[in-house]
Amino acid sequence: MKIGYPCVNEAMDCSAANTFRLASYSEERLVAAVTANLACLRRLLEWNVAQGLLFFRMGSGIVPFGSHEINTFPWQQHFGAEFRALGDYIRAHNLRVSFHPDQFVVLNSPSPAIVQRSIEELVYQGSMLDLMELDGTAKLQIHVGGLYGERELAISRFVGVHATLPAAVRARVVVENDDRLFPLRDCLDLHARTGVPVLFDNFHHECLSHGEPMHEALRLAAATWHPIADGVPMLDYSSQAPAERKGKHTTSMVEELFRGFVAELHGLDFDMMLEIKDKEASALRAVAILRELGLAAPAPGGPVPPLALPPGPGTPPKARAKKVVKS
DNA sequence: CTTGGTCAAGTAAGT
DNA sequence: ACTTACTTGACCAAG
Repeated sequence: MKIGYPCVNEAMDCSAANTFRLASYSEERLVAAVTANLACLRRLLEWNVAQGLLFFRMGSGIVPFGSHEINTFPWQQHFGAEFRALGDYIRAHNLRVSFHPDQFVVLNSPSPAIVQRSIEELVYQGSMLDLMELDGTAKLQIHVGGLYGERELAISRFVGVHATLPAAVRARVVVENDDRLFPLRDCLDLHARTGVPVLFDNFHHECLSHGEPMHEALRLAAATWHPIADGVPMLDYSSQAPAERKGKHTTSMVEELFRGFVAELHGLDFDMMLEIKDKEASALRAVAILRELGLAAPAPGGPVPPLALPPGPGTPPKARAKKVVKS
């Protein structure tokens, strides 16, 4: 089992999401941003390896406006060597990586233009994995899309569009159960009709399901992944933020809940993404717990004391102080 | 240097 | 009709 976290490392002094405004687009800005993003991504992966975090969701903004018509720069060629080097590193350390295109990717939209832009975004993100020369186990994780008041029609539109995806994209797309519209059952239906693997999200399942017990849900989702072509099933883990709106992710992993969830696995293997606000901090705690349980590979040099203390006054300042969020 | 409005893109539920 | 929530910050013009 590999443990990961999404996109951002809060302990690190660089960002892999440098961008700029569309209105200030220029090739100079683009090259500068991509150069910085790839360099940071490399450092970030090295940090992860040192910490035993072997799963990572890369951010969608590595190439700003990567699927926008304004961006005609041949970044694939210009940065080909850098992408390839990242891929070499990922394979050399047996890392698992993925992308999660954001909410604007809606394959089942009734609007052909939105579907087209969604496909272009998937092509952009998939092409980064292609440039890294990663196999089909590096995934693009999306949701089913909109409901539009007619569930069966909405699902059928997804099936239709899925069949038209470029093969390179289709080999990577996986669909995640969401917390408001399309629960596990609909995703399993989609799998039956398209072969798309189902990426199970335990917290979404707690918010929206047909009552499948957690272990049964895990078993059903895991069975949709081909062991070779798709790799170890991926899983999103989170839990409810106490005293917050239903569906809000917790700010920090609640150990008792996490241990309870792990007990539901009953030996099923997953690569687990912790969708928790404090990012790598909770992921590191998860690694420690799973090592204790013998479910994650031990540290290469044997057990080590935790390197990362909770963020506090002693934390080295980032390049720019964090803004205080007002209530 | 700090602040606050706003940022490419979609959908649905809430006021 | 407008705001907010997604998984989430960061750009950038103005003070």
